[in-house]
Amino acid sequence: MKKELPKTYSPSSFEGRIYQEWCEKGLFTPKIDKKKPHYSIVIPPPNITGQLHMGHALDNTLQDILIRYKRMKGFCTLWVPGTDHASIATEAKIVEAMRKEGLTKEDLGREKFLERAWDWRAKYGGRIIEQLKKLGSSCDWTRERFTLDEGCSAAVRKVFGILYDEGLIYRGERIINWCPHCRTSISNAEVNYEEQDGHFWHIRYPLVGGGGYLEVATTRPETLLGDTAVAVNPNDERYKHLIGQYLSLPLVGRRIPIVADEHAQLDKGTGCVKITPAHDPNDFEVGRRCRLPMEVCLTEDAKITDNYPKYAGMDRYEARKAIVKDLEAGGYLAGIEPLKHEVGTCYRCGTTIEPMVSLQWFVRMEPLAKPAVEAVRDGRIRFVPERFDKNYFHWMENTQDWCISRQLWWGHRIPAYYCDDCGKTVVAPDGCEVCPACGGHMTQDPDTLDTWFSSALWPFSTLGWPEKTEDLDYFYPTNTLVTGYDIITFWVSRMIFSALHYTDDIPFDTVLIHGLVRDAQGRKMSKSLGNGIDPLEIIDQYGADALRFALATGNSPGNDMRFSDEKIEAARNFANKLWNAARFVMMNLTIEGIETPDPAALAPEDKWILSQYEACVKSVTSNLDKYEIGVALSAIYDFVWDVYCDWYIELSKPSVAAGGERSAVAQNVLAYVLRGILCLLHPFMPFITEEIYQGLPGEEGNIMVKDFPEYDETFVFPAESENIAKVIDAIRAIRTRRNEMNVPPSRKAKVYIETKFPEAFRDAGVFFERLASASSIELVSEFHDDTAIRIITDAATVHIPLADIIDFEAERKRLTAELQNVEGEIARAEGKLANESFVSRAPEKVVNAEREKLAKNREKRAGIVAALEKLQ
RNA sequence: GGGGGCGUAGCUCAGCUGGUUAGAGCGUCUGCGUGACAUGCAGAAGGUCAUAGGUCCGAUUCCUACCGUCCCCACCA
Repeated sequence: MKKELPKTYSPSSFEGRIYQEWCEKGLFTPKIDKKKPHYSIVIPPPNITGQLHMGHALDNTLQDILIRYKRMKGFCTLWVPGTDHASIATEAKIVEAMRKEGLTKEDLGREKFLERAWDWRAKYGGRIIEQLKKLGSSCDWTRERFTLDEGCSAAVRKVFGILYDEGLIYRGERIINWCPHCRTSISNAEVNYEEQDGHFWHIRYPLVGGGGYLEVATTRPETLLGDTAVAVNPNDERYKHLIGQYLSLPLVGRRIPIVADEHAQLDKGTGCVKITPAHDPNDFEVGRRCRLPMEVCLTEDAKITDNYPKYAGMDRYEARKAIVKDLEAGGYLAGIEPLKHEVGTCYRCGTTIEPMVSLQWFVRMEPLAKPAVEAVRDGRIRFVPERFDKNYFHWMENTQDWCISRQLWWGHRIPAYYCDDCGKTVVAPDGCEVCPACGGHMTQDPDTLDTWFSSALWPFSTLGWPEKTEDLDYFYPTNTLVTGYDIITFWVSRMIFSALHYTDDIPFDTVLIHGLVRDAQGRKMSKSLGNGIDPLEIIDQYGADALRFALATGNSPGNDMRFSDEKIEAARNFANKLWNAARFVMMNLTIEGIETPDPAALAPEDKWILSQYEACVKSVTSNLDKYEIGVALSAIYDFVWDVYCDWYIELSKPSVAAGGERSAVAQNVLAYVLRGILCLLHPFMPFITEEIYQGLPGEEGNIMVKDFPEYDETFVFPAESENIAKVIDAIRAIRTRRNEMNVPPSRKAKVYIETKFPEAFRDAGVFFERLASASSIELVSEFHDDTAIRIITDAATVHIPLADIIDFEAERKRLTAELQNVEGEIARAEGKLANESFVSRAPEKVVNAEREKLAKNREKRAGIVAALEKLQ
């Protein structure tokens, strides 16, 4: 049965249908076979607030390529999909939506708020999944998970309990990063430092009892209200005698001591540092060491507290102005210095964070980090490209305790309970209502956990942990984690230490890192710039395959890439090329099915294309195994376009037209190689390959579950390949010459070939006629028409009598230039070979190659010289 | 302050562990409505591989320095 392809490639006409077919046949769901090796990936769960953006498109394209490749390679493959509840981001969106209705969280109350949140998730959580499907993602949707679903929640509570019992989770008052906009603490990893223009205010603090003042400097003068000391270095001769004395805090009048602490450095500024233990991490430490009181002067929304009536209720920046003004009026201000400095901002909302002392839950990182570093160091987990392990090590080795509690409602509620009566703390994954100590009523901690706390468990919680499930047993550890470099610290590192600690195993063996997708000018795509490109629009316009191609090609792991119209058009053009090649092949097929070619029946060009095809298989496979996805894809691209289409299809046309046995053999080779191409390309461009495949005669089922081609040396024919290469070389040379001379293709000419390799050219006449505008071809041992043009290739001298249009002067010039070129090459090679140390030290292979090249060029030179003589 | 990426054709980028006359896409120029494809075909032009040293028989590739550029990390008052 023959199937005609429509004339133009129109992806929208079949992509949806094919995806549906895969789903209906359940092809994404693995049939667990313990005899087979597994290959599994867990998706980086997109936020439920999200829309598919180019970053997702890239990330998921790469994952799908790997999954499809391994599936065809015979692995039992599982790609686990899911979404992330994204506590802070989602909550912010919901609060924002409520604000428009004039509602606040508090108006609603926790329960009603959470109802809204789940509604939100129902409404938007599925959207991005649908978008992933459009991309062609072959995820097992029957295993779709959500970071806040029952299984993940159970895992989270279990982990919290384990860590608590081990003393690796603790609750304490520490300085944390507070986001006044999100009204929650955030972890160190969630703080972005941005350079901002600021000022250095120099302030004089008078000594109590007169006798002068100490000068301190600050970038945040409003924190003066919370000062409880000024520190000097214990070895500072200038101030040693003042230690223990008191200063009067300007504007406030509080007596604050002068304390000695190493934190104050001799050579910085005046050597005196104001100490605000409640609002600065360093000062907090100083405060602990020197037993200073803590004075909170800012509220949760970064306003001055009621303790300072003059400034109470003022926003921190407003207060800053007022305080500076008052300091100046009071004669305390010693100077203002402009300053560029790095200011911490919230990675979600961009608000400047405020360090604040607060009672929070923390994970003790040091004991967890050690094995996590080890796993990468000893190679159990590998980053691709490798350089990202430096990033990882640096972060892991310097990490501070992880603040995991959030003052949010949308998330995993902390399974800690406090007794209303005796204050006892109980951590209970299964809940706790009665105090085990006094029988009092227990109240659960109102806070929730950092989103990343649940994401950290994703590779095993999605497979059923802590239950001992079949999936966990078979698919875990997973194999490749694909993600962007921007998320290594947030997520990758936390999955690694979590997995090692709870599952006693690595979460995955390879981390494939990709870069950012930037716009055509190289700028980050962002909402504020409005330069984002919507992958869905691209899919509508060009097809998912073209999008995938554009994202997978032309870049290497870990590097950013640019997305442009040119790129997507090039991708679409390639799809169109393949489409039309397939259309041509299929409209000429009279055979009933595709067979493995019989070497005995093959023509040289058949052997040539099969050899080229095998080389392509080898390259694609080895590059995919190295995660060089872009290189693998361009190997296919080059083979399809430059080798299969430009040459083999053309070379095969005479045979196909000839009919009979030769035609059948050529048709079979055409179809055989086409099928191979489709298989090689399927992981990258699943839709078009499936669509074409299903039109091939005698083929049944779906290409996505066929075997990936294996390199097979029995189809490598070096001798015939060499011969066809010689023919191609000569055809190209003729075309070039004719082009240079502006001979129109319609002007046919006789071609005489003088060659030492007659076997290569003997049956090639028809190729020259069709592809080099030859009217006929004749092999000659000598040629005497001095008015013919001469074209010298490595293997032959081609004579074409075109006397009437030859410009002898131009011809001489060209040949002379060519001679010069060849002589340069000869001189270079001779020089190299004359170099004793090159001959003795370079590998024999290299030396021999040089010798061969020299011989070839000498022969070529002889040909050119002969041609030049004829022109005299 | 520490760490890293990048600098190769007009533009965007490949070039694996050093070894042909350094490649591709786009763009430019020339020709072509050729029976799969003008989303195409056939050709051409275009690069002192940022700069300077070093190692080596040999460096775009390795090392050092330097310039430019981008990013990550860091509590500097």
